[in-house]
Amino acid sequence: MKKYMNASFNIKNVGEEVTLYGWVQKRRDLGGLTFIDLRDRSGIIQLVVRPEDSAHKIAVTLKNEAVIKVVGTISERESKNPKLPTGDIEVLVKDMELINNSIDIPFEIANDTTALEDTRLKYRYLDIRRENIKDNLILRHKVTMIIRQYLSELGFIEVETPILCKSTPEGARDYLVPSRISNGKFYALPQSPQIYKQLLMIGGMEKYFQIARCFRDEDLRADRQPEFTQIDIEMSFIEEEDIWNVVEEMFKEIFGQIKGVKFDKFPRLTYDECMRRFGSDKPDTRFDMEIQDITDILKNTTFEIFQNILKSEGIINCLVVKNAADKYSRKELDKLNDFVKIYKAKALSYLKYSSKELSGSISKVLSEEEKSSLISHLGLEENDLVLIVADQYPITKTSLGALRCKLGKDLDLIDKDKYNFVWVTEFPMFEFSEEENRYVAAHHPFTSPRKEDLDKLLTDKPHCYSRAYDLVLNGYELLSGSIRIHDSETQKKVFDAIGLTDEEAKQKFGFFLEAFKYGAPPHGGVGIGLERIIMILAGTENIRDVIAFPKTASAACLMTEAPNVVDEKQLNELGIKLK
RNA sequence: GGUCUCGUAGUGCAGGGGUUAACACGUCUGCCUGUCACGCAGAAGAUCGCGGGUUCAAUUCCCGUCGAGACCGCCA
Repeated sequence: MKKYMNASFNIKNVGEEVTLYGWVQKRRDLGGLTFIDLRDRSGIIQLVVRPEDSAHKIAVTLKNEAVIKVVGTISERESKNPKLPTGDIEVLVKDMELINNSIDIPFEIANDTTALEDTRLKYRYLDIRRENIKDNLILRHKVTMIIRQYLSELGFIEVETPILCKSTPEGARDYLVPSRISNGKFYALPQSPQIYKQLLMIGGMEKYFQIARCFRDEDLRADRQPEFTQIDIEMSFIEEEDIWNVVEEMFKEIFGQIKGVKFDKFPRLTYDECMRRFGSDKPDTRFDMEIQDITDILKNTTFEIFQNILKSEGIINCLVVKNAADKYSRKELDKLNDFVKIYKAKALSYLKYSSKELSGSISKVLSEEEKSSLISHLGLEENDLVLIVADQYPITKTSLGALRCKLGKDLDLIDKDKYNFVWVTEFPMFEFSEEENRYVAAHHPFTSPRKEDLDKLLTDKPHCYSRAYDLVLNGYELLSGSIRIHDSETQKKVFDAIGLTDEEAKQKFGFFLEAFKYGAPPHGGVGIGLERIIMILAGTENIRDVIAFPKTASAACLMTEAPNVVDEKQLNELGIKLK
């Protein structure tokens, strides 16, 4: 067995005889003297082979990434390399064994490899040899260890829940697994252990957690994979403050141990306030530039386009970009105009403030009074740029919210060393689905409405708020959670509100509703996106960088070529016929 | 479902309707005893993703397709 980590040696070990294993990172053959960088998980140590050594014959034949065993003596280097942690020492090789040579590698095993991601994904096992992917996996391990320890110490019990589940009709598309034994029937892979963890509460576990794999058959994004890991937590006999406290302390522990950062109590914002100020339910609060409402100032505008928008109950909002008017040419502003159109905004108007004058696209249609009131209301200063969207509330907010984030990045307004946590609370209970032409649960249908909104469940859905909450960090939604419904009466009402008939509810969730009749404790919890935490800690915006074997944007594995066709025989057993 | 970008030696890129497809890294051969981005000299390596069209001529232009990426919708 391999005894030592190669990079664990230092100048104090000089004189020791060691046996090392590892991969040949690089061979430098000077004709007589041959140097080899020997790499293992811990790092690199330099080997020296002299021409008179018996090992020299083998050394000169080694290819990059060959696996070797060496016996030698740690010695102080003649010329040291301060760039390497082991740069003061090297191993004088006495004996070398070639365990397994390598063929030519498709890309260099180095952090600054030139290979693009699809090449790296095809040879992911080589990619994992690179320091940054390897380090991300180690970081992930450390974080899950901190979480396991923290929660265990608080009395949480880790319980595994099934992967083969019943399909739930609400929410994301399920991955389906055909049943061979019950022909024509299907399991679904869990989108989250939601129902099971609530059943565990009814089962009296009181405090549960699981590092749970979840599956969602939806389109991917830079921060979204079809299978991902959720730190799933649920507690009984609690209110919001209890679960927030547990989770908040857990994040302080993680970021304290990994980054050495200390935190005050995490700030809290309601969903409505978030949307109003940041145009997003996952605000990046590392920079200001909040959305400002100028509807009132322009309510008597003579500008016909704005008039029409106001008539149809639209709003006029803007961002003030400090000291940036001269940075945005007409061409640049056109690009921003195209950008907000992605979010369905009709147009982006702009004003530039310079020498106490407003100029720009809509300056001609504004009265002097409107101009001066804009200047004072927005607190404009020399060279400020005002970017304006007039549209319906959701479009105005989301487009300016997205623009705000883009400008934050483009103008380098974001302090990368900041970790800004924000609790977002009081989410709406329902949202209207155009596609299905009905109200659907904004969170999930087991989320409890606010006590004061119980009577709005059926009568005033748009103004019914839930006991759901998110924790946001630097613009990423880290977790979602809620206080759940624990009585079948309320649960029935919610099903009713989202248009689920008694019949359907019974067929889909009968077992669940039944369980609530046997003394269900009040309970709530969270599901935390593990990959997002690791992404932020690792400083990457690509979720694939923190997953050992990730899928591509089309949910395929370039290495194994999954998904793939299967034998006719397998399909026959499952009673499946392809079109 | 939609919008956009990309596809050229092993890797990453340049190029461009017409002669031998440029460069860097890697690979191979030779030389080299203190390198660590080793150095020096030389060599090999490409049906320019695939299919069709336009053209005297396509790797280049057009259409389709496949693959990769980003975003919108979607993701309770």
